[in-house]
Amino acid sequence: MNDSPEAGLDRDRIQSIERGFAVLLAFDEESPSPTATEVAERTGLSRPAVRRILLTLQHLGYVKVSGQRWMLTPRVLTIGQHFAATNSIIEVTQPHLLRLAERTGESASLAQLDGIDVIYIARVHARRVLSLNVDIGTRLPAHATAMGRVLAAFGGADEVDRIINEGGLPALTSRTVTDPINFRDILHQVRVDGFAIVDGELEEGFLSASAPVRDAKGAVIAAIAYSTSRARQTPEEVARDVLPILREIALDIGSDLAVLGDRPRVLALGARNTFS
Amino acid sequence: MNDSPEAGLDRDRIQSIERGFAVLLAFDEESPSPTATEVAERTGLSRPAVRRILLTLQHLGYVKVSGQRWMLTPRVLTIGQHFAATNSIIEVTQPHLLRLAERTGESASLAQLDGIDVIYIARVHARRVLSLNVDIGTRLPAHATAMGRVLAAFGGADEVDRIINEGGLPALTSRTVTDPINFRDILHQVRVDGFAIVDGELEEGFLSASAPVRDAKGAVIAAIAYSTSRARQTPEEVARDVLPILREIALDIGSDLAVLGDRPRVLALGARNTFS
DNA sequence: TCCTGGTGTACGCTGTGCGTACGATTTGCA
DNA sequence: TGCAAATCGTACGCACAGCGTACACCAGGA
Repeated sequence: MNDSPEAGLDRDRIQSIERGFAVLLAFDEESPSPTATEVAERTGLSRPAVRRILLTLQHLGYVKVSGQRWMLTPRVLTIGQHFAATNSIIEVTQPHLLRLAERTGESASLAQLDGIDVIYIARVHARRVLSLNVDIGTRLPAHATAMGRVLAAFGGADEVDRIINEGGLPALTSRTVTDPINFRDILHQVRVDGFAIVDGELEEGFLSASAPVRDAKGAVIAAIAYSTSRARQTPEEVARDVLPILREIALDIGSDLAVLGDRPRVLALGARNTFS
Repeated sequence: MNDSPEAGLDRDRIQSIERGFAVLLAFDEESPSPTATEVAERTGLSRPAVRRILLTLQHLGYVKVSGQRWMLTPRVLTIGQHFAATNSIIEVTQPHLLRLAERTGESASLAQLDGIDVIYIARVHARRVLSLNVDIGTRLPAHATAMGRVLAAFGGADEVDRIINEGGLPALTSRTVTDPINFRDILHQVRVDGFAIVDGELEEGFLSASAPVRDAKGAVIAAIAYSTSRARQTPEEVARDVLPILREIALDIGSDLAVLGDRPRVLALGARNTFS
């Protein structure tokens, strides 16, 4: 009965693992501490299956029970640590982001592309208060962010197609560019300019500039960004005052990466015990 | 043959899920981009099994291949987001930590206990530069940190036992308290005082003070901390100048939590699109 | 008192996921 | 240039891991 061309999708995929993550991700703001039955409903799995998975995750330390209600434990945060530990770019970039934030007095970020989103992988907040939670691990739609456009412009054509077709360029404000042709033109311009500035297309009043970070081979592996409020600066001011700094710092990061190379990893170990 | 008391360890645990996480965590600083064979060696799994697991994780978007080498993707960072999204304490605490950091000019942190470690779940860095990567998700041994002692002191007896027996109170500097009896005395004092100050027991020259955060029912659910350098302040100065502020802020957080209650969750949704 | 909605668990069948085994490919060395 | 060693991917058949059905139980509310 698996004769249909679509069926039999990959015999090389392990159902239980996919189920495990489905359960783990069933914990969200809509259901922060669900019962096993609730998890079963949300995931579409049978209750005994969910129970087995929750017990497994509990044994691994990622969830705990309190009465009938299950909760994530802080241990899930450590999974992300492995990403940081395996990407020298984060370590390398941190001081440069700090420098950027200090010279400008605004927020500085580092991000990579993930499907149709960008994900922040490092960030230094503006001292200017009330940052609020655009923090490491946060996803934002690539098409309406300066970093997303830089990463798309210098990434593969398939990634651009995915953003257009899969994502569909939804309007997030009245200013969001939603026309594919227009969008491709913009990306072309980004490729020519070597930077992107986005003004209020993600959120009204939010202004951001981004430049690509290149590895030793010249491949774009991330983007850095400067973010501010339209109330404080115009795009023209950003282009004039901030862009040179931003591009310089992007190049500096590239140089540092080239020095490090993919060479035998030096001890990044002590980092765990290094304090301010 | 499952008659032996030890054997038959839980039929309610799913092997594949445990294997999946084992593979995911096989990516670390010692092996940032391993081949499938390397992963097999590190995890003790067969190569085809590892291959299936990697393909599964790739399909989920958590790893990618480049040639023969596998790497984590930034998507693993989003797993941690679910923890933040399901714990109102983080959201509630952030502004208070900021206030603490601004009033003192040093770093402020929020942590919870995980086994024998504390895990940072929120943090505001000192503007004083070069913080360096004691960041969200970082684990530190509970027995030698102010936050760990607060959480142990106000936690269950089993947690204290675990820290002593499982962890073994290893000396991290010459000052670390390693004697169980001495350690229990200190915890007792913390319980009496309602705070902990640790001076150079985790790392030479590192000085930290911590106070418990209580929920509406009075249960200690986290700890906040103030961290500085011994070069800048003595423990006595911290006790005199900072401790009152720290305890006040811990109480403020508790009040905010009580207000929120476990009541029907209000929208925390917009947070995703809120900027500085 | 029943009813609702949660829980744990026994159990037998199925098909998932296992590892062995093999062929293809690449790399280093003679 | 050719052989050997060490990768890789993958086919395949078997075993048992994990599945869901079914049932018992328990707490709270009507």
